[in-house]
Amino acid sequence: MEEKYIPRDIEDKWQKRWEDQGVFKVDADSRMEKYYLLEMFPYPSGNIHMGHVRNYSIGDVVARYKKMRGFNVLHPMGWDAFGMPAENAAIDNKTHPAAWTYANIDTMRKQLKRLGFSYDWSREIATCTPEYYRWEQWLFIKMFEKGMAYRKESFVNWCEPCQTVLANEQVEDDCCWRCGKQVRQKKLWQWFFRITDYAEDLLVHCDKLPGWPEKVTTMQKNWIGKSVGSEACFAMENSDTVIHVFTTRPDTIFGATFMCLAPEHPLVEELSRGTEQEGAVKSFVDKIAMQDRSSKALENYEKEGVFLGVYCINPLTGRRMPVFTANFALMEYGTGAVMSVPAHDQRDFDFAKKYKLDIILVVSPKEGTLDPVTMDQAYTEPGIMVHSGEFDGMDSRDAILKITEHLEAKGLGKRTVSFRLRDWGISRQRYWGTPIPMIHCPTCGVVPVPEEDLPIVLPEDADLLDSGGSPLGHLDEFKRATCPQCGRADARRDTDTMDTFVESSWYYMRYCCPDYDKGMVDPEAVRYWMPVDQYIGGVEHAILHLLYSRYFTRVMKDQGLVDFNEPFERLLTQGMVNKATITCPEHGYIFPTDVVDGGNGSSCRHCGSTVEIGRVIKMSKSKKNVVDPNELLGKYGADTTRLFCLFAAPPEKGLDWSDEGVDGSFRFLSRVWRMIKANEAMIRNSTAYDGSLDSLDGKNRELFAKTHFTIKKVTGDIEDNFHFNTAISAIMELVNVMHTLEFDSIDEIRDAVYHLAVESLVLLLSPFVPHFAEEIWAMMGHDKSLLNENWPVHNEDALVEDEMLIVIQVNGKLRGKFTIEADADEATVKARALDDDLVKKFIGDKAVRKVIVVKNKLVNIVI
RNA sequence: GCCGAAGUGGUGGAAUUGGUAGACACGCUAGACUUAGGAUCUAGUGCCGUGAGGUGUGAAGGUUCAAGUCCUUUCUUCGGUACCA
Repeated sequence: MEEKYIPRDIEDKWQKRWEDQGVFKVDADSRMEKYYLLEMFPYPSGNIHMGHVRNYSIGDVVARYKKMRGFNVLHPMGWDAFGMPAENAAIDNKTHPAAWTYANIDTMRKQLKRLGFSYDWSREIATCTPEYYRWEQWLFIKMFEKGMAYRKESFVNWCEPCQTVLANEQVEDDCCWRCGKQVRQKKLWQWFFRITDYAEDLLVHCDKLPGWPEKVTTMQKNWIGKSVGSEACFAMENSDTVIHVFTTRPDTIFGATFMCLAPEHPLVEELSRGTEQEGAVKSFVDKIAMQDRSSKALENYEKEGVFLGVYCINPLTGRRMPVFTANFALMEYGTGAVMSVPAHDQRDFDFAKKYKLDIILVVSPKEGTLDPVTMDQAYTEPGIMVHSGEFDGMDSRDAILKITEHLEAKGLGKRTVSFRLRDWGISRQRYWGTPIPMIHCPTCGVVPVPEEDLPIVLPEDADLLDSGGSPLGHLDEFKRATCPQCGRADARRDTDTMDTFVESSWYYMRYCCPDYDKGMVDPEAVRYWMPVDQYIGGVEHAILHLLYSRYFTRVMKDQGLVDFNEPFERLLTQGMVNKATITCPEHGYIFPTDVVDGGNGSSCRHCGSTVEIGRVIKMSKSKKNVVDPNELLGKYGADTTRLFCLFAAPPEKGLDWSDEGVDGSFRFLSRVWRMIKANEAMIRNSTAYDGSLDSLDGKNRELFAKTHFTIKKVTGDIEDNFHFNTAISAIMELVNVMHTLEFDSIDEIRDAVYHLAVESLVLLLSPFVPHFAEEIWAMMGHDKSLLNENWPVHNEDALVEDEMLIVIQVNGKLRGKFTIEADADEATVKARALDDDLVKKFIGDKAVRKVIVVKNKLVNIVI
C-alpha cells in the first residue's frame, strides 16, 4: 500500500483486473436469483456529462450491492445511437453520421470504463446497427399486419430548420425541442402506432406499479387523459347531415346555444358551401392553417370564429343553433366539434360575449341565483337543473346520467370515453434512423418488405446537405424497388425513418440476448431476466420513453414474444445536476475561468465589469455552468467523483454542484487511506473480533457497537430508498469513531475490534468507491475481488445499549439530561429527573401537575 | 388556470411510530505543526445575549404534556401540463 492515496494508479490497476477476469460478465443461471438493474442508455453525443455520471454512479452502487447480496446481476450498457445530432454534426463537419456516432461511442465507452462501472460490456448494443434495427423492422411489419401500424394523412408539427416532423411531445412551448425554433403545421402522409388502443390498459396499470414514483404515474395518467362523457347528435336544420359532439357535461345540453367545429373539421367546408359566409369561412380556415402554433399561443385565449351560415337543431330543445368554426375547437380531441354552452363553460362564455350570442342558464347554484345578462363568467360548478324540461329541479350531477340515458333512448347519443392520448406518429423525414420496411406499389398500394429481405439496411451514401424532405428520397438506388406482391418494377420504397423513441422502447429486452439472430428476443433469456427489477434515469423521460416502452411491451406480448405487461418493476427518477451561473452585464453567462478576483469583488476578465453569481440551475453548455467529468477524473479520480455525486443529495433530488464539496470527498478518502496506512501492519497481523459485546468495554465496546450500527444503517439506506447520502454519512461517523482509538499500548482485543471495523468499513464502502475499497481489501491479505465477498450482516445483540440518555424537559423545554441503565422503571427515572438541580431551579415553588415518562427517552415535567 | 413536489444555519443536507432540531459534510473562526501551505491535526461555529437565559424549521392559527413531523388557512419556489369540450 502506497504512502499517499493516488487514485489514478489504483483505478487503472483494478479496472484492468476486473476486465481481465471478466467479473461483470453474467449468464442466465436458473439456480441463482436474478436481478436486472438498468440505467437509461445515453445518446452518444460525444462526451459523458455529469448527469450521466450521477445516473450511472447511482446504478453502480445498486448493482454492486446486489451482487454482494448473492444475486445474479444483469447490468448492461449500450447506445441510443440514431438521431438528429449525428446528421447535424455530419453537415457541420463533413463527416458521416455513422463515423461520428461510432467515434463518440468509443470516446464515451472509454469514459464509462474510466469511471469503473460494473457493466457487462459483452452485451453492449448500439441501436444503429442492422443487427439491432432489423428486429424493429420485423416488429413493424407484424404491427402493420395487425393494423397496429397504419398510415394516415395528417397535420404534423413541422420544423423548418430541422426539416422534420416532430411528435407533439417533441414540441416544447411551440418550439422544436432540439433546435428551439418555431414549429408550424404541415400535412403529410405519416405512419402511426395505434397506442390509443392501449390507452385504457396503460391507464389502469398506472395504479399497479407500486415501485414507481407516484409523480411519474400521475404524469402518465394526465397524459393519457381519460374523460368520461357522452356523444350527442345535432342534426342540421335543412339537411340530413348530423354533427357529433363529445361532451363531459350532458347536463348542460339544454343550454347549448351554438356549435363550434374545428377549422380542419370536414363539415366546415361542406356546410358553408354555397352560403354567403363561404368566402369568410374559407379565408378563416386558411388563416388558421397557415398560423403556426406559437402565434396561436401569442393570442393566448383570444377566441375567434366565423359563422358558417347554417344552423343545427338542439336535439332536446329544438332550438336553432348557429354553427361556427372556431380556433379553440381541436380536431384531434373528441369529435372535433363542441356544443357550446356559454353559461357553463368559460371558453364558450367568452366566445358568446364576443359575438353577442345567447346565454341560457340551465344549472343554478344551490344558493343564490344567477342572471345570464349580468353574469361575468361561466358557472361551472354543479347545481340545480333549470330550464331543462323534465329534468328541472334535479341535481346536475344526477342529470349527467339521466340526460345521457334519455338521449340513448331516443337514439341521439350514447355514453362514451375520450382520451387525450393520440396515436404515436413515428415517421421522420430524416436520414439517421431505422428505415421503414415498406414498399409503395402503384397497383398493390402499401406492401411490407418480405421478412427474408430484412434488414433494410440504411444506405451509407445519402446526401444530407440537400435539405427538403427525406434524404433517402434522393437516393434512387434505395428508393427503387420491385413490388413483392405483383412484381412491378416501378414500386417505391418508403423513404422515411422511424422516430428514435422506437429503438429505446425495447432495447432493455435486447440486452437479455444481444446476439440472438433467430428472432427479436430469445424467449428463454427474456423469461429469465425480464422484467427489469430496477430502472434508473432522468425524470425528463417520465412520460414519453416510459409510456412508449410500456406500450411496446404490450405489443410484444400480443405477438407472443414476452409474457408480461410491465417492463419496469421499480423506477427511480434521479434529479438534475445543477450549478451556480455567473453573469457579466456585458457578456451574459461566463465561465468561472473568466472571473478575476479583485479587491472589490469579482470581475469579468474581458471587460472588467462586476460579475454576479446567479441562480443555481441545471448544468448546460449555453449557461456555461457545466463541469467536465474528464477534468474531475484527472484531478480526483473516479472514486471521489462518484462519492461526491452520491453524498451531496439523495438521488431523487437535484444535486447542487460544489467544487469545495468534491474536495471534501477527496479529503475523506485520503483520511481513511492515511488512517489505514498508519495501522497497516497491525491490521495485517490481527484477525477480526468474533466475540460478543458483553466481553468488551470502553472504546472497544463503543467501536464494536458503532460498527454493527453502521452496517445496519447503510444496508437499510440502500434497501429502503437508495438514500446513499445518509449511508455515506453513517460511514463517515464510523471513521470518526475509529479515529478516536489510541494505539500507544499493546491490546489484542482492541486490534481485533479495529480489524473488524476496517473490514466492515471496506465492505460497506465498496459499492460507492470500488477501486479504493479493492486496494485496501487486497492489502488486508485477501486475494479475491470484493465483488465475490458477502455483504456484511449486523448483529442485533451488538446494538443493545445498557445505558440510556434520558432528557429532562420542564413544560416541554429541555432543562437537563442524565444517563441511567436501560429499561429503568418509570418511578426511578421520574425520581431521578425531579432530583436534578437545574430542574429543581426551574420548578421553583410551583406545583408539579403532571410528569410524563417516555421509556428510555425522556421525562417531561408539567408545572 | 390545473396537477405534483418542496420550503430547516452562511451552503448541501440530517432528524424512527409526534419525544434533545441542525447528524454528516462544505464554509468560516481560533490554535498547533510547518521554510511555506490552498497539506494535516485540535477546538469552536443556528440566531440574540458578557451572562443567566431567550429564541428558532416560509407565515398565521390550532390539536398535544410535547409539533420540522398531525390539522386549518396562507405565501413563495421548483417541476409537469395547458383553449381537452
